[in-house]
Order: sequence, then C-alpha cells, then structure tokens
Amino acid sequence: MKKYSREEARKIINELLVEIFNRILAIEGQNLKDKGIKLSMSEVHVLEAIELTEEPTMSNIAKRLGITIGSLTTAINTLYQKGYVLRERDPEDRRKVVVGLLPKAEDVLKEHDSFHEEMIDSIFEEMELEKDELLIESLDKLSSYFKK
Amino acid sequence: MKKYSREEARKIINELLVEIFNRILAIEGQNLKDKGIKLSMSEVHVLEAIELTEEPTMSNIAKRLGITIGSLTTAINTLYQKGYVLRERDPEDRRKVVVGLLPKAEDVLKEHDSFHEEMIDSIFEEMELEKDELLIESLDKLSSYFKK
DNA sequence: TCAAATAGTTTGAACTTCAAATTATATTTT
DNA sequence: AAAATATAATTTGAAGTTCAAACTATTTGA
Repeated sequence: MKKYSREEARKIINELLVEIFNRILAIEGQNLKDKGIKLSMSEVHVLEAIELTEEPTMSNIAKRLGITIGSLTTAINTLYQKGYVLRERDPEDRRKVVVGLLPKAEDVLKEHDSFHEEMIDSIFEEMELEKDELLIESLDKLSSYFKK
Repeated sequence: MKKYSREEARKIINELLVEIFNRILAIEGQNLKDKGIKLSMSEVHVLEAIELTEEPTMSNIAKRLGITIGSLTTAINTLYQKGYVLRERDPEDRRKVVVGLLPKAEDVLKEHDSFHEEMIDSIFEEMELEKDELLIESLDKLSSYFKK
C-alpha cells in the first residue's frame, strides 16, 4: 500500500475541503436545477435540518445548521413563501415556533436522497473501493470527532 | 468490526457534506479571526488557488475555484485593495492578467497551513485512528473521483 | 409582581456569486 | 490587410446568505 506522509495527508484533506466539497455541492445544485426544483442548496439543507431535528423549533434548527436564528428566520420566510414549510407557535410555550415540512418539501428531500444514494453507489463502484467498510468507519469517526 | 449498511453509509457521507465541512470551515474562519487576520475563508481560498495554479491568470484561477471570472474579478479587487495580491497584464498576451501573491498573503497561507497541520495531527491523535493510512488512501480516491 | 431569561423577528450591512453588457486584445477568415 | 470571430477580463445590477444589534413577546424565577 502507498505510504502517505503527513504532508500528503494534509494536502488531500485540504483538497477535499476547498475543492471537492464545493464541487459536490455544485453537482447537487445542478441536479436540482435539472429536476426543475427552484431551490438553492442552502435551502435544501434547511429542509434536511428540519426533517432531522427532534423538536424542530427555530433555535434547534439553527443550532443544527450552525447559523444564527436571525439567518434562519429569513430562510424560513422564503421557504414559507414558496410553500415548502409551515410554521406555528408551540401552544405549550408560545415563544417557540415549530416548523413543519409540507408535501412539496418531502418530495424534494426524496429526490435529493435518491440522488445521493446513486452518487454513493457510483463512488463505491467506480472507485473500486474494496475496503469500503473501513472507509465508512473512518469517515464515521471523522464525523463524530467534529461533532464533539 | 461494525457492519455498515448502504443506508448508514449514505447518512454518514451526507453528514460530512452538510454539517462537518461547514463546521471545519467555521473553525478555520474563527482561527483567522483569532489571529487578527481580516480575511474571510473565501478570500483565503482565492489565495490558495493563486498559489496552486500553474499559470495564475484570472481564467485559470476561476476555473480552479469553480466560480465565474467575473466573481473572481471582484474578489481580486478587494484582495488588491487590502494589499494581498498584485496583478499585471501578461506581456505575451495582453488580454491576460497574471495575479501574484504579496508577502502579506504568503504569511496568511503559512499561518493557515500550520493550523491545518495541527488540526490533522489532533484528529489522528484524538481519534485513535490506527488505520489512518487507509483513511487517507480512501480520501485520496474519493478526491480523485470527484476531480474527474 | 417584576426583573431576567428565552425565543423569534426585523433591519441594515457586508460578502459572495452570477448573468449580461462592455472593453481590449488576439486569431482566423476572406 | 480588413473584417469577423474568439478570448480574457472588467463592470454592473441583482439575488442569496449571513451576521449583529435592536426589538417584541412570552415564560421563569426571585
């Protein structure tokens, strides 16, 4: 197996961060366009965060996304305008606003998910990653590391 | 070893894409702030691209960054104002503009590089990634895959 | 009760990016 | 060589994302 120096490791991770990550986002964005979905990737990320957040209040969603609540408010405003989400005050605590996904949003997420699924399949096939289990395990660790 | 389903693999990669990379970018941005460097991450990426591009003309740099030449022009305008880069017409082909890094920019890149180095070291140490060679190999393949 | 804490929204500003129009230079065609 | 075309970059106007700070509404705690 090829031996990687720390220097090369740094270079590869740097590449992933500044080039590959942006490229994947661009590909995903193009896919949305092709499918006639008029949403930016940030908007899709907001929808994903709503779906994945246990109690989807403004604060909780913003925290998950790593943006301020104010930023999220403007994002939700446009998603509401476009008919992707609904928002209502929590009757238990009327300071809170609970955000929900409308069917239109579920469709987009399903579409986006299956695109992701295909992308990952094609990565594993074309990369001839025999050790893909180990890759996923490593990525999982990487992911956990940064979540702490 | 834990067995990962394709579903879990997708979830982990998705997490990396939408959460972890943004978090790393935020951490790097914070580091710049802490060091008193008044540049955004996008500006640092432009500097990196200039450094890494063989013939650093506007077109070549923009291509590497995956942005339009117009966008790069505005980015270079402010970097020039701030004293990080110089720009001059190519005497061979006066349509071209060649961009160069000033010492101030080299310093920032050095700073940023060493931060990266430390981050990677700490990842490998704290994650107890015995199989880090394989992780890097896999990331390398991943990176190559998306560069095609 | 009333002060402090919490949850969201609004506003104004900065930054990033793009598309389209424009300028300048180089290359190709006639 | 002149005209047309292609290439390289800049400018302009608009849209999207984000933040910080000021503000409103509601709840909690002393």
